Amino acid sequence: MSLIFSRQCEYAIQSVLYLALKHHGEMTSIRELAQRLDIPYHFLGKILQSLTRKGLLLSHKGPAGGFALGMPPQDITLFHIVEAIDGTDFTRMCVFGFSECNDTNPCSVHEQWSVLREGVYQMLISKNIAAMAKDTKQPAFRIASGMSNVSL
Amino acid sequence: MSLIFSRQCEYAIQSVLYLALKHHGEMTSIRELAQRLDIPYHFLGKILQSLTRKGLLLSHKGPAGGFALGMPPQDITLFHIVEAIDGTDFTRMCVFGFSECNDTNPCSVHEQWSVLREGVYQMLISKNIAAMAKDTKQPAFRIASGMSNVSL
DNA sequence: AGGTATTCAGACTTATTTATCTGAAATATA
DNA sequence: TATATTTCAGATAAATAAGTCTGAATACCT
Repeated sequence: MSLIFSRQCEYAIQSVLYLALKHHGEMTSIRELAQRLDIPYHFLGKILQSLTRKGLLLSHKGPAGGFALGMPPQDITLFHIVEAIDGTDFTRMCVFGFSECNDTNPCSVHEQWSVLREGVYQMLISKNIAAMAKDTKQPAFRIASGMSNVSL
Repeated sequence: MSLIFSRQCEYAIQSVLYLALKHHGEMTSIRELAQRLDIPYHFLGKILQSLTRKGLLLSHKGPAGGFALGMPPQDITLFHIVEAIDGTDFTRMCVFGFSECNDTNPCSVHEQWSVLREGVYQMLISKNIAAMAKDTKQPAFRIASGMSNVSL
């Protein structure tokens, strides 16, 4: 296998985006998120707990409880979510795992990879959840069955 | 965690590069590769077997046996190795795991990611092992303790 | 032929990630 | 207060990736 982000991280991003599509202050249950996004219920619970502990979400127990964004959606970037779940090792490590590889002692693809990695970093840091939510509401961005008609 | 290629794949790339630094036709044992590149012996054995089955390497048993490149180093690209070990799913899948995401039904970062992914693809396909070996022999590219004085 | 060095093959173990289960704590509502 | 609904916490299980072990097969060398 070879992918950029862990499955947990994918689930986290999808969930935060889903919450951003809700009206401000509205609480959403794990059950709803798990059903609409097709994510295992209890696994998602754990992930949302992590995000809550890091302040990205806030939670409320009891009937009518659930989760909501913990900060203004403009302030939540993809990078925040990735950082919270997967960490930021990918911004430092050599693509091919050469432990000695660094700027002064580069592997053969170090420079090329640095450029690409910077591109990924910029993508993560420049995309905030508010902008993504706005995109997602456009007809051209009707991704993810669970997303298509959230609070519209 | 979040990384691009599996550890197997990293080991494979390091090994093929090591072999490319040897004189043409010279056989290298698993033992030597494992020691110099700091890779678990038996695990590396499996990986080299895979590469051999795919034709990227050739092997020879018995004393003075070992592994060598199975094709001219100019013809072996990083993409070949990644393809052989990790597969090529990363060229197709959505970064954030949206199953419905594609060109006509894009997620919010689909276009940006496509550009970055294409960059990765180009890097993999344009870098052949001969060129990397040449780089690695330059003083500016003295990476990987095991690589530094291979057949020089 | 016999001894030795190597890859090959398959079973096995360990570590990590993903997923599930159970019950406790909190809270809204009747 | 009782009940229902939710998150929270920790243990457990299943799946996958990484790593290990043993012995057979092959080939070189004396």
